Amino acid sequence: MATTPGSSSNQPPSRRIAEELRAAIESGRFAAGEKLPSERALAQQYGAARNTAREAIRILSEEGLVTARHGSGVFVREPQRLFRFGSDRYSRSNRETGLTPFRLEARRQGKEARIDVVGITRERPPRDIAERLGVSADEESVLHRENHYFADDEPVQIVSTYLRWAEAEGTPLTQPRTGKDGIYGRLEELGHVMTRVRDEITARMPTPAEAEVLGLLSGVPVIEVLHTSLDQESEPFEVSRYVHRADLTGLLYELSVE
Amino acid sequence: MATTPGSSSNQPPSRRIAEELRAAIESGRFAAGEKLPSERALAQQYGAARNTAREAIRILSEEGLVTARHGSGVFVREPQRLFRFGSDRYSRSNRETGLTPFRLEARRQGKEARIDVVGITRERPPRDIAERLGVSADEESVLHRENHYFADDEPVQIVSTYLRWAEAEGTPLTQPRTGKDGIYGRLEELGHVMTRVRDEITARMPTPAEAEVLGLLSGVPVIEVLHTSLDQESEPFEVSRYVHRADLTGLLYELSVE
DNA sequence: AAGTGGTCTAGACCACAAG
DNA sequence: TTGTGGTCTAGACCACTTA
Repeated sequence: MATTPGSSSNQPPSRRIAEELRAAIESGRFAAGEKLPSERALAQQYGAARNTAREAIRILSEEGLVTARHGSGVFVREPQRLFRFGSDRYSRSNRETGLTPFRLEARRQGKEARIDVVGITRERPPRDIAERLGVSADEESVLHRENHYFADDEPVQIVSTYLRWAEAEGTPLTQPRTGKDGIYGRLEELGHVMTRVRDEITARMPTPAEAEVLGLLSGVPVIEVLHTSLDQESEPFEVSRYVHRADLTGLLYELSVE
Repeated sequence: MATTPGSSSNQPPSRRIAEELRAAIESGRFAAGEKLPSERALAQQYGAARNTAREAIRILSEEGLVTARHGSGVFVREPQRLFRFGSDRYSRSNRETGLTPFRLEARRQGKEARIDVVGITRERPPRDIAERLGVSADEESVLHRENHYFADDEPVQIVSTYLRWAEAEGTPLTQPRTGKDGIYGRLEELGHVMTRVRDEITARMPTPAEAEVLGLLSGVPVIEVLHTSLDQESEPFEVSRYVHRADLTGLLYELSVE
């Protein structure tokens, strides 16, 4: 019989400690929210140096299983309620509730939504945006609106919306308050009726800047959605980059199959 | 003027080193694939202990920026070509090419697809699966097929498909080779025409088991898709859990807006 | 054989939290 | 004030890669 390489024997002490703690967490011996033994206690318990116990904790923290709070201890991470964004979030009927999808979802969870406008500037677009919006990446061809979304003051997502500068210039689109039905209302007045959308989805670890804005603990990735709105002539007229906290976000797509 | 807390001053040495290396990588002074100075060299260069330089490397590795290769060095990670899975992957026209979406995409990249059937068993379904498939979570109510997908022998995704045992029993669905048009072909013979699908998308760090199967380096999350197929009577007849390597996967959804 | 990362030790001091 | 995690030091030995 072959020895299982992933099993507890023959592993460095730090991994063995991590493995035992993981098993204890998954079996519920340490419940969600509960405090683990301190690094010093673990070290003594296993007859290892503190750094070795600490390395075990680091492994679990990278997996998103536990989270360390400076000064108080290491705790089993609690599963969070997801913000669910359905593919109907782009529909007109949804827009006509007068609430954005984010506000709707926050209300559903009994939380208070807040949206901070952190910047409205004319810019040279990033390459991926320029391609999808059909503008030059070498000129200041876009209006960039950046918003941060909060639920009960907890940051949830970062949204960067890009519009053609030539269209947005001089309109309420350059203002913090865009009026009834938001930017899509204004864009419709400019002749763009949203008829199709494309969402391109990836996931990755956050940049340090994103981690700070979103208050991300280690072991929490982000979901990045590159969203393109197409009008009645299949022309792209708006591109947005959504950066979602993965521990708080579920995306839902419902499709008819041909 | 307030001091910027995130800036280079007033930070612990390990973070300062990480920050300088990050800047060097992002500016291109260290190109993709290039080797960074060794931990010992960095330590000497910054007048720190080796562990301090090592901690800096760990920070960058957790961000997915660099990857350490035992015995050879630390390298700037190279951006990978994404496997793109469009929402048309469920369409009949696509199925009738005789190639699965994965094989199609692999071919598009000039890679050889391989699909390993790692298990076909009767099981008690996980809670989330049971809910969606409309079966009991307390009995062995499902057939579970688990496949691993490779491109040029590199693991790309893990797929667990769940079908009602009552329907699958005694059919080719319990066999490794399911015949023409795969499981959907057989399910159609059982009276289930796929008319709608729901994809629920989240991202998270991999479990140790997933990390091993997928060969994941640190700092690479997974995208989890919980897929439900609905038939002409809006009854769910198949549920699958896709676990994708996030560094190799882009999902694409195209929708009409009513 | 030489150089690299992986792991460990046994201390130390600091920053933060809570009683 | 006490206990916690955060960071650092200056070593050491091992495992792996490359020449």
